[in-house]
Amino acid sequence: MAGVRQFDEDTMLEDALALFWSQGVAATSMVDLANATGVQRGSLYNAYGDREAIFLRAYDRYAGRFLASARASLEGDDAGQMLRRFFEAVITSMFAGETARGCLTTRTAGDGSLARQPIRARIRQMLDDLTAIVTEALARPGVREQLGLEPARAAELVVTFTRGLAVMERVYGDRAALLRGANSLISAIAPHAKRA
Amino acid sequence: MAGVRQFDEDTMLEDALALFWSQGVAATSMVDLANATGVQRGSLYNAYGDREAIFLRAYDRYAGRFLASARASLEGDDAGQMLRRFFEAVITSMFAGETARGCLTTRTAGDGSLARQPIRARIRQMLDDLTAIVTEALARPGVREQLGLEPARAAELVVTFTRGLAVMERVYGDRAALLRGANSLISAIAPHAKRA
DNA sequence: GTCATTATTGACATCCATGTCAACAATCAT
DNA sequence: ATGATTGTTGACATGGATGTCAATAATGAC
Repeated sequence: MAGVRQFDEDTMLEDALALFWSQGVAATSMVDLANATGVQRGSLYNAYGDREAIFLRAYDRYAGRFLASARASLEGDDAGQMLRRFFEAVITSMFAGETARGCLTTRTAGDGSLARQPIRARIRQMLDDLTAIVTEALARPGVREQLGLEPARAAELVVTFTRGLAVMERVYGDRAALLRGANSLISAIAPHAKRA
Repeated sequence: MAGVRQFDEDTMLEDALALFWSQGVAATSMVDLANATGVQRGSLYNAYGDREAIFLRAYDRYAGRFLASARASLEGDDAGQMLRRFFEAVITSMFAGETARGCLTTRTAGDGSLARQPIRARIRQMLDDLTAIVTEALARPGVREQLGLEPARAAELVVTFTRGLAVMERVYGDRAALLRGANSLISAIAPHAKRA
């Protein structure tokens, strides 16, 4: 068979994302991708050019979902509650799937993949967007007053801390410890919020 | 020449450490090591067995110095001051050297190298030690009272946050932003400390 | 129905990394 | 001084990854 694309792009990108996420970008070869997606290596080269292009497409899906989930978790007007939901969502995402996969963004950042300019740009964009989302949430009237710092500073803190959690997940793989850490951060930045 | 070791182990390990630190473990091959150290590849295999063994020795030097520097920065009895010195030391270490090298521990953790059990053990040990050092410092009489949380919780927070800073360094490479983040964390966890 | 277009497939060339080995040469103990 | 020991050196075998290409076959436009 030939002449028309034999694989479903959507399915193939989902499979690719799952693989990148579970193995890390750097450790995933075109052969791995071909096996995992059921699409011949040559077809992948023909359709996308190289591994990086496939990764970028898969990552866009990931980032879109991650940001949507962050946005959703940050609804409301109670700082403590929204941050608890936010960290809960972030941590749950790390432990979803067969094996703990951690945070794709952080894994990719630690991978050596940042040397590739397009990848670096996506990662930055994703973190910039995340920071904007958290800042907006923390700047809401009613929330802002519960914080011990400016919303923008608190948001930077939260975003940086999620990166730290992602690293700790890799090293220790201890979900409970991550949740404990998140709760510590919450009580440090939102001392005036209601407790859980 | 043969019969007796032709290279100085100390010099070679320093060169190896510098290379691992600047390139990352996963991206450093035995050929790279041979070039950077001036020691033949065969000699390295003969003396150490494999790349991992060389890395572990180099990492031990790194970790020893890192912990010593952390310990030294945490002297005194003012929470704000000690934490400012601590983060200053951590961040300075990331930007020392020709090119910004970041944090070797975090880079290695994000590398895929954690799959190797001995490497994972060292990384954990190093983070455990760091947590213990910070906990001890924050539990000192006079310091403890300045914190909004238990010393052990605050120490976990600080250690996790340093990992987050290391990731942000990789992505943005912005020293000032890291310092700003560190200051935000300090004011969040030590609200009763004197300001800078 | 014919033909240009396009995806598929397997082969191929290339490169780079790892780890091993045998030959060699210098040192040290006796 | 002699010989066992041991580090050095370059070669070799192997494996895996990348990217390219020509042959093939099916589709869709005219």
